[in-house]
Amino acid sequence: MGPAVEGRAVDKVAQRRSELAAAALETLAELGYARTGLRDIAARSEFSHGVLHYYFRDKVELITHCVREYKARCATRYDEAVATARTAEELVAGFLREQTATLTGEPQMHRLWYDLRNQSMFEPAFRADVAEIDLLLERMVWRVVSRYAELSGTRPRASSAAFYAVLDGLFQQALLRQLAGDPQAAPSLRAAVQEVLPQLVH
Amino acid sequence: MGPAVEGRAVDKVAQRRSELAAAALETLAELGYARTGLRDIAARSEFSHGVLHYYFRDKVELITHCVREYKARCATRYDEAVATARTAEELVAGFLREQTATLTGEPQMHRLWYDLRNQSMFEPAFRADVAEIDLLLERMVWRVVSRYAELSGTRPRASSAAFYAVLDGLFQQALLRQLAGDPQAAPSLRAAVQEVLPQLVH
DNA sequence: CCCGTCTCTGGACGACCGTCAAGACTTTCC
DNA sequence: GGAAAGTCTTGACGGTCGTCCAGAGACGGG
Repeated sequence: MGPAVEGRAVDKVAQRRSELAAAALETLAELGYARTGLRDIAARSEFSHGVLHYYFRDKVELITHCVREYKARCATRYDEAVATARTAEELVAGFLREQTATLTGEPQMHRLWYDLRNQSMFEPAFRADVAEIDLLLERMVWRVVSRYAELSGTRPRASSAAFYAVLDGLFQQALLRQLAGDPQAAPSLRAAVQEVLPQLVH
Repeated sequence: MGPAVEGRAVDKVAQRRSELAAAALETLAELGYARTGLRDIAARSEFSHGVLHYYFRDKVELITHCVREYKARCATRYDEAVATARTAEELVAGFLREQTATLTGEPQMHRLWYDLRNQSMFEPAFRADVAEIDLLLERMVWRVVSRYAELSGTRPRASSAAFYAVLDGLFQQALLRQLAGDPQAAPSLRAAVQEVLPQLVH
């Protein structure tokens, strides 16, 4: 029979799945989707490669599960800045601080996100999850933008989707430069955001 | 010895390399980097897989050569619209027409570009070429934007890099939706560009 | 204590990967 | 026409991939 589908053991199984998913995320972030094998993932965990098929049907289900766990962490990154800022300038400062921190602090996690989002352009199995996360991120950006407009007594001049696409484009270019070793990546991103954002909210 | 490095045969070799590079591009666009093997590429050409190592040292050189040929086609896409437009509105219309046409007409080629650009985040061997193409595209966008400003008697309100990142972000989101089968992808992109651009040039 | 269930290991499978080399075929030149 | 150079095919190599499975070990209830 399969893993303990009934009884209290369910959460034990869920925990193991999380554990393996974490190892998978770590591996994917380091190697990228194209170069990550199940044995690489198992090597980052404390188990052997066979166990992956005990907790996941196949590779797609494993990666899908990874992505689902990843989303939960991402989509609240700027919420504290939104909640505590008392002026528009404070909000922008908080947003930029957080954005810069993630750019320089965990660039690998972000290149993984872009990698997986790209894979969804080729692999339909990833599309639903990717679209869901993208929507979560869009809403997160929108919370920042609409609060910014509120604090500065103005209105957003573009749709939620447009704001997300714009900021994501800026971040992606910065990430490319950051990973190429350009020390100006973070400052340039800050400058670009401060340049662009106020013009789209006035 | 290797292929005819001397004499007139050089262009024959270059032509063959182009032929194989075209097959490689076609394959990569269809399958994505992660799923493309040399045998898949050879199957799209009229040759067998062994010949690839006769014209290219290894897989990296082949793909690098592909990307280099790809760039030549990309970076002049909007130049005609820039040259012929007599008003700002005409220019935007021409730009949007061209952008929509490539979004719906060759989405596979574009997902390939994003795929390869993403690979450069993991694989340093691709970084130089990707950065070079990105710069070419940035300049192409800048030609459009600065001409637009000129025609409308205004000034661009952000850097060349920022404009490129913004428009690229909008296009990438549209491409994701297009490939997911969303019929609103193209209209939404047009709307977003018309919304955002004038505010960054005024 | 034994037995059934859950968990995990480690090896084996067929397929596919990039690479290479031996040789067949074609072209060129003396 | 024969030799040399250029071009392409074919098959093999070591390796890695996702997947599967037989069985060892751990664990808990009778």
